[in-house]
Amino acid sequence: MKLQAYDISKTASAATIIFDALRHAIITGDLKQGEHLRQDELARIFNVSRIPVREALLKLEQHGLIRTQRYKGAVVAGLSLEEASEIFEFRAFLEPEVIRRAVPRMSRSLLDAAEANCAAFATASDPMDWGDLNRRFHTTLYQASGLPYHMEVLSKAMDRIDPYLRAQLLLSDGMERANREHLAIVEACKANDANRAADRTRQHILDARNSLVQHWKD
Amino acid sequence: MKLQAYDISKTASAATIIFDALRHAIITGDLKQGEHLRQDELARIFNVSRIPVREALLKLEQHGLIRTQRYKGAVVAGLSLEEASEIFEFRAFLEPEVIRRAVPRMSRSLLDAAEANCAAFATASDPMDWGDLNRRFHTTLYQASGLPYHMEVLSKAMDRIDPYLRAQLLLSDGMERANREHLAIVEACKANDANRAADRTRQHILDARNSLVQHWKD
DNA sequence: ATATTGCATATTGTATCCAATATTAAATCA
DNA sequence: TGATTTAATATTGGATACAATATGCAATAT
Repeated sequence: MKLQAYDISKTASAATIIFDALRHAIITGDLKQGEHLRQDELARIFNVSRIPVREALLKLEQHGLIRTQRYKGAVVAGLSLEEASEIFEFRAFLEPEVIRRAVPRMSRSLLDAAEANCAAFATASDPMDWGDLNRRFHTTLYQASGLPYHMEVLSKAMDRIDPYLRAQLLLSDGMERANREHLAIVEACKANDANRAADRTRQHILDARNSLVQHWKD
Repeated sequence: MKLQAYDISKTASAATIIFDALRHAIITGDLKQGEHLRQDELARIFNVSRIPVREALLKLEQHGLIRTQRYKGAVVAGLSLEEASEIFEFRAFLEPEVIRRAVPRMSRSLLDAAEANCAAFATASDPMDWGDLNRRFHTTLYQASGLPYHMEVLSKAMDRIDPYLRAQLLLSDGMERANREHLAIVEACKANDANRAADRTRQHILDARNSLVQHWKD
């Protein structure tokens, strides 16, 4: 009988498990802006004491996903139109640079994976998948950049605006347009045209921002 | 008798006080890369229980200033040359855009404050001040940008490379050159030339990165 | 009717304690 | 003498308990 090597110090702590669950609930919109996160209630839900719950809430606060006030508790953070818009601008500054760096280093299989993602996007019927697919599309392309710090920062920025992006994909022709633009980006990547991929990425992000601004109803 | 309004919910928790103290020790180099941060020892130093210490360490980890491993404890994070270089690149992508946005909105008093900072930089004899002054110079200029999210992200990036920047200011002609470049940036700002200010900012950051690379001895 | 005060309950911050795991030293074995 | 096993100690993760503060409601005062 063969035993799998197993590093206990690599296992996830209770706080990490709770953090992941709450972060996912926030970015998918299951936990909405303004909702209170009560420590005792969460401790009961996850069947733990308040200590790992507090640690999970602390991480969420550091990620900007919730706001806490001493002795008053935590609420799910929302973004104003200005704040959301600024994060799109941030992405529009940074993601073109990341993809510009990534394009020359993209392998055939990476490009295939990106195209497969577009195909999945086109056929996905469950809106819950759209946000994940959109996000995976971008990170798939960027991972060839060799810029892990940039990707980490962008991942946090995406966490902040994900609830809005996901809602926006449901509106108007968000999905169709997003996928057309995704395919255009992949086409530029396949042509090994870093500048064109960068331009299209930037335009795609600004288009998404403009669409969100038009439909804003906070 | 007049009483000052005082919002108890705005006071800093023990965890926040400990976090601030440890963060400062790390970015100024008082706590060095690789040093262990033991919960019990820190609890004794700050005269608290381990709980606020754990919470402070968690925040430091979220800021990338320390690394923790389950059951094994925390160590002060260092950066490889590649990682440090990437963060400079990140700044070089982002800070020009921030200052470009800030220049048209800079008030006379803000420009005066920036120049006063350069004067203080030129006369500061205590190397412990140089890092603070350098950092304050950049944030002074950027605050007119109206991009608080960008500034928050840049502040965290600066935290990561501060120990290296501060060390680098001590070497060679780091100080003199940094101040010359700071003055050149201010000059472009006073001329209301956003593009020139952006170009100079980018070059300044890349120069600092190149100087750091040359003197790297990790 | 409104303002103020007192009290109960809810919630959070932190202290203390226990269990789990890692590390180091001592004892034992080949 | 070196390898292995066992025991002791150090350290961390999480549970429980206590203190501090916020909130809401009832009682009282004006």
